[in-house]
Amino acid sequence: MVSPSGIPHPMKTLFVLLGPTAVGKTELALQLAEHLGSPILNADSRQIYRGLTIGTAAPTPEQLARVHHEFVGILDVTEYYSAARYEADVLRLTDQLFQTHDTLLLSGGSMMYIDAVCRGIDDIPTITSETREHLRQRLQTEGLDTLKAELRLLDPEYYAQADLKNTKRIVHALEVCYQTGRTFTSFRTATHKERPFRIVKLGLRRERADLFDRINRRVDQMIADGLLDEARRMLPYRHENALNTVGYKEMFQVLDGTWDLPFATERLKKNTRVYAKKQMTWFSKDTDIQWFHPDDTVSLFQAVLALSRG
RNA sequence: GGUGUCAUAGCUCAGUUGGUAGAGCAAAGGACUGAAAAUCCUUGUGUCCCCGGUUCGAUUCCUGGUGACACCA
Repeated sequence: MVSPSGIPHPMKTLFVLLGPTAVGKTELALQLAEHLGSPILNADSRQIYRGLTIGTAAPTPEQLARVHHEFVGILDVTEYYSAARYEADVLRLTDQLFQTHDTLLLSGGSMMYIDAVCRGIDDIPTITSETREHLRQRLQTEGLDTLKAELRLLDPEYYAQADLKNTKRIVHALEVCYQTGRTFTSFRTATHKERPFRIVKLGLRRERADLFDRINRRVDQMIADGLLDEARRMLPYRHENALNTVGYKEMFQVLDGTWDLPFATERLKKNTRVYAKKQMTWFSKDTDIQWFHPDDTVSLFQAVLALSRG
């Protein structure tokens, strides 16, 4: 397969540094990027938004000055974005950067975004706001059962395998059916797209107790750094998807007066732990990943060095 | 030192009129294709503090021990 520009990059390598939240990706990514002479392509679905710096543990101004970053703080929280757009945006950028780089570094923990870049995502049309609104209202007035019955008629194949308790999935399948006049199934090819460059996945993992301890301490630091104020600034946008995020959801409860700060902090820690667990479950199925302990930089750099030579 | 109360899941506790036990929180496992830090599903065996006694049977009743707490000295 060729790149968007039509030029294949057979000798080029995209390193993907991944792992659960708080495992220690940021610092290692900086070192690796400096070593490779690459910018850091962020693969974190929430750091992409502007203004979510504390809650997403986004790179600091110092870190941003150290290495050029892409996909950090580039979107307004009101803007629509998706894994598919991320795939297209990253491929466009890598195509350009591989003109002058042999190796590039992509780093983050958003499983689906990483998979979209590494394996591709099916070519399903983006749902228009009209269709989305139409289904949203029907869900509200007619309920999930009616929509399920309709999906059963329109796309029995997907219905048979769908998670029928997951409202989002049902609604999305129907949105596709309505908007395209085709079954959702017909778009679901699960094709593994070939990329015009080599992909090397470097996974970071550490003892769970160790990771959870780091998460707990990082959350305390976020609170000390003013997460509540950051959330207060985002309060007008609380219904945007970008703010449907661990860290902000809990702070909004505090601002509503529903929870006190200590309770919200505990919930935030727990939700972050749950998120980390989800990431580990997802990554553990990916047999392409080579795993390293974040403290073992020697092994990691040796591997990268060996692989950089092709 | 004396008297009383308590001792059950990682934590806080409920319960068994004697037939080996269950909630909340914590935790664990999983799914995942345009909102993915989202959304959704599943999971409760633990010397019922220890040694004895009564009993067909004790986590439950009784003696003693240990520990915690409270009150009195």
